[in-house]
Amino acid sequence: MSTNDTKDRIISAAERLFAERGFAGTSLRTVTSEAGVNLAAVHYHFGTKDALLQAVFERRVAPVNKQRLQRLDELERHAGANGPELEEVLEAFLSPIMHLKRDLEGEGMVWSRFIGRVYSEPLEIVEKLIHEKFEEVGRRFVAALASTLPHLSDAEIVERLQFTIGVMIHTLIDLHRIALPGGGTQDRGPATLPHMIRFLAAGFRAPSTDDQAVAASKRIPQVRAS
Amino acid sequence: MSTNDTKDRIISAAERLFAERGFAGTSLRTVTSEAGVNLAAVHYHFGTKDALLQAVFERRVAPVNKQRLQRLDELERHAGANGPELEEVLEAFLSPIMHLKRDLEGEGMVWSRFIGRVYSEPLEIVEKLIHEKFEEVGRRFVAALASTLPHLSDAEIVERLQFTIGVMIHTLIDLHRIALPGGGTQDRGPATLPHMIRFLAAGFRAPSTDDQAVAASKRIPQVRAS
DNA sequence: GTATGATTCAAACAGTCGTCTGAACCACCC
DNA sequence: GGGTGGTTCAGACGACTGTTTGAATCATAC
Repeated sequence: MSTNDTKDRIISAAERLFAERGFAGTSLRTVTSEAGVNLAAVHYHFGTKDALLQAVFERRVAPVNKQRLQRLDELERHAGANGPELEEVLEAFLSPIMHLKRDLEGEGMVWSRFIGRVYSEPLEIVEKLIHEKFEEVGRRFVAALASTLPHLSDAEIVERLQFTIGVMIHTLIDLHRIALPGGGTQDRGPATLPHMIRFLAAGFRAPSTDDQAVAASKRIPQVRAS
Repeated sequence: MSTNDTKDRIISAAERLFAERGFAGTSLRTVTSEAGVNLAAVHYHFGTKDALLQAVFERRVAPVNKQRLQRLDELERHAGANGPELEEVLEAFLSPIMHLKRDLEGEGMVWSRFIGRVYSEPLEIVEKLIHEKFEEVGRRFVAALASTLPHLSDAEIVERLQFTIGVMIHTLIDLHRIALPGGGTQDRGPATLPHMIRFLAAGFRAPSTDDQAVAASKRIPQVRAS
């Protein structure tokens, strides 16, 4: 079927170009010429540019979120009385999207940049898409984290999960723009995920900042290096 | 002097609009009509749209970085034998940019979104600007963090500082797009900075992930909640 | 074969984009 | 006064934008 061929080629080209130049910075003519199809094919198959973005978005985000929930389900099934470990929950959340990067080999690197880029894009459609696609995932993981981290209030869990998303997005975009000595050039590749998890898990385990909770469990000693 | 008046009004309008709609999504005609000046004034004062972005960028980034370095200088002057605390270093890095948000009252919120947004924008100028404006800051803070965290290799310091920047950018953009229960609506405001610092400091103190270092100091016990 | 519906095509639509021009305006100095 | 240099102005430049059109082409079913 040549239909899906054209459709897929448009989506792939759009994914690649949106990742490189952003949504507003990419014209449909660039997309169609890169895909080797006619300009009008976009409007025949998708209707509008916004709908194309949505199609690009949904092609990969659905599998990622499905995998996240599957992993979490598995964790909760096989966990002991205390529930799953914090590191396991973080791994369930991060690894589906981080692994996509490697699994697709080339295409995946493009997509991870696309999602990171698009996430920062000031568009209503993006707002809507993210809201509806991540609602269940957000709810489930906040609950899982909350049961792993009873010393934190729900508001704190949410806040720290936002920090986690910040780290994730920034790692996905993978620009490492600030000139750090030795930074930006090397690609730590598959090791990045365990590094993220270790960093984030320690952050989640930090004492509560809620005034009440702080007053209650005055000063849990922190691990000091050296 | 009406010159600086026009120039400043253009910069302010551009800052506000870039923050809301991104660079590619904002036209010069929108900027000039919002600023109440003639379209050609942009090219008279700045030359090109790119140069305008640069001017917007530099107006605030220079003071922020200067403040960062001043704070770090002070810390290192008054520190004991062990050097400044990790939390103090993080505070020196984050608070100038996070406080701008409150200090400018309205304008500041706009700028913080601008910087967050622009940072994610796929433009060569942005690449160049960030590279040259943050080089010294990056170098100094990596060094300061390294002396505070002797258990980490330089590569790990850089990586974790990248995580920190991810948290910072995401907090600055302040969209909290993923639908989390109770997330996105409330504004924790001035409390956000201490929360970030606590989270990030714990992350930095997490054991090394370097294979050698891990082998050497096998398993530093982690603080467990509950 | 012809008819039918889906798909592709070149061409044009009305706007908007960043940029540039040349005249008008201004405050200031001689 | 006239002149000078910085600044603002309306208007236009060609190029590019997302979108639409109507005819041409294709595969399939009868």
